[in-house]
Amino acid sequence: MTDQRGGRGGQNGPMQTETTAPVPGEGSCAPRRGRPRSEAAEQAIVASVERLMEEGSGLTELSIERIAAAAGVGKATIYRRWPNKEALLVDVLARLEQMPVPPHAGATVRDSLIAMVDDIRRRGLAKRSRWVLKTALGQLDSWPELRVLYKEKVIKPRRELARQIIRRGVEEGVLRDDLDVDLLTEMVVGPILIRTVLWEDAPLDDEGLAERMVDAVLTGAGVRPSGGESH
Amino acid sequence: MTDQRGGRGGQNGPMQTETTAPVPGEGSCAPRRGRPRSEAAEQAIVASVERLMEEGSGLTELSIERIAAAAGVGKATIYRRWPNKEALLVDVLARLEQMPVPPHAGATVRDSLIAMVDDIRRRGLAKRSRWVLKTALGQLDSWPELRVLYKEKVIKPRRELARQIIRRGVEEGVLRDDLDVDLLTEMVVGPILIRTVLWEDAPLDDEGLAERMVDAVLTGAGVRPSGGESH
DNA sequence: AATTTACGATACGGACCCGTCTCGTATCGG
DNA sequence: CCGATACGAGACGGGTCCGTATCGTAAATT
Repeated sequence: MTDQRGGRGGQNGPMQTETTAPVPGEGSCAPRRGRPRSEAAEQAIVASVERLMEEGSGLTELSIERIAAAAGVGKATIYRRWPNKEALLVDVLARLEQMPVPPHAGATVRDSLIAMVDDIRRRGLAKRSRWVLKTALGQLDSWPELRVLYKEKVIKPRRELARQIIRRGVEEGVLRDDLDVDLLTEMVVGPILIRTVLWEDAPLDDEGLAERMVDAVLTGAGVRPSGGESH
Repeated sequence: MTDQRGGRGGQNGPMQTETTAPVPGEGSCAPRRGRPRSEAAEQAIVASVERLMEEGSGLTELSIERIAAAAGVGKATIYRRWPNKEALLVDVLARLEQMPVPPHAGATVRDSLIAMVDDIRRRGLAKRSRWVLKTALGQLDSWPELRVLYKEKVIKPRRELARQIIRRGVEEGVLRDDLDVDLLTEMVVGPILIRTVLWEDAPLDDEGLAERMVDAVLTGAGVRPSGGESH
């Protein structure tokens, strides 16, 4: 059991590399002697992975051999930079989904919520993000390292951001204080995520969607005793 | 391109079988001559697939070879019933997720909504359903037949049920009529699905969760001008 | 009993893959 | 110029898998 992928997992091989990119602090240490690594090759590799993702390849289709071919690169050139397939994908995912966590943006809590929902909507329009999210949910389940990384790098900070905004809303008296913060978060984030992840045919290119969703959640789905306006 | 799985896709081979199960109308046609198919073997195969799913195997780990071994069955016994791996998994999924669409259940619209949300919650507790949902979202993307089947057999009827309930709610004046039916559906279903699919560590064993969620969505996340109760 | 079909096991060819290694060539420092 | 390292291409051994075929055996019909 725990057979997983077939990947060995250990740092064997040469691999004194640091991958050039992910450890920025290594910088000037040793301007090594021979021919330098080709920056172009590295970018071609990463770009090919991203392109293959966009084209809908499953996790299995993302083989080193395919990636190398797509990038016009020898397999050795990949293995010189990453110890194995897992590391490559983890790296690509990390830089793909690295949090540019949208700044709180809104002055109002409502504006912040709208900004957050709209960020999710816009991400849903990007095929790569969709791929990552859906694959992360599915196949990645049997791939602990990648799953943990994804949760740590993408889900958790976003969830934390959401909670902060919502906590602020509760403190300011804009959001109900008789509900769990988690429940409130789910109420706000749930609708757009459903549309993003689950119902692929649902339209996402509606600019005003986020605003309508947030307002609807704030106001409630039920009929209100007397009329109400939100802004 | 469109290489996909490696599966050939065509109905080659013997395959006069009808799989015994999925085409129920074939019944008594020919009480064939030799030794009859072992019902036990068939059940063992299906059970093994389900068990492997529950244990978290990815789509790739669900190989015919593994399934046969897990079921204590020869590969030929599988191929005598299903033409290929795809057909087997489609079949298992179909009978696993076949709609026992929970009857409308509630007299009130609110009760119906709660029943629906609670059904999702309970399904989220079943590992198999979780596997199917998450795998369907992820890896199944590059597997058209299975994806279509899943959408047709699971997602669509549930979505339709939700819309019916919600439409009834709008007609009865319980739900706002100034919102899209789809938006209302997402508001109701989104929160529980988020918790089911996305945040795996979130607890689902709270019996009153569905009720609280529905009420929260009905009442709204925002603070109401005057106090309000729903029931 | 003879025939027919299913059974579990397992061998097979073909395909893909991983990660290493070897080519011949290019590009760097010294 | 020379040693060192990188490059693309691809061979290689070892592995898993698919779907078929072949064992000897078991359970039905005729």
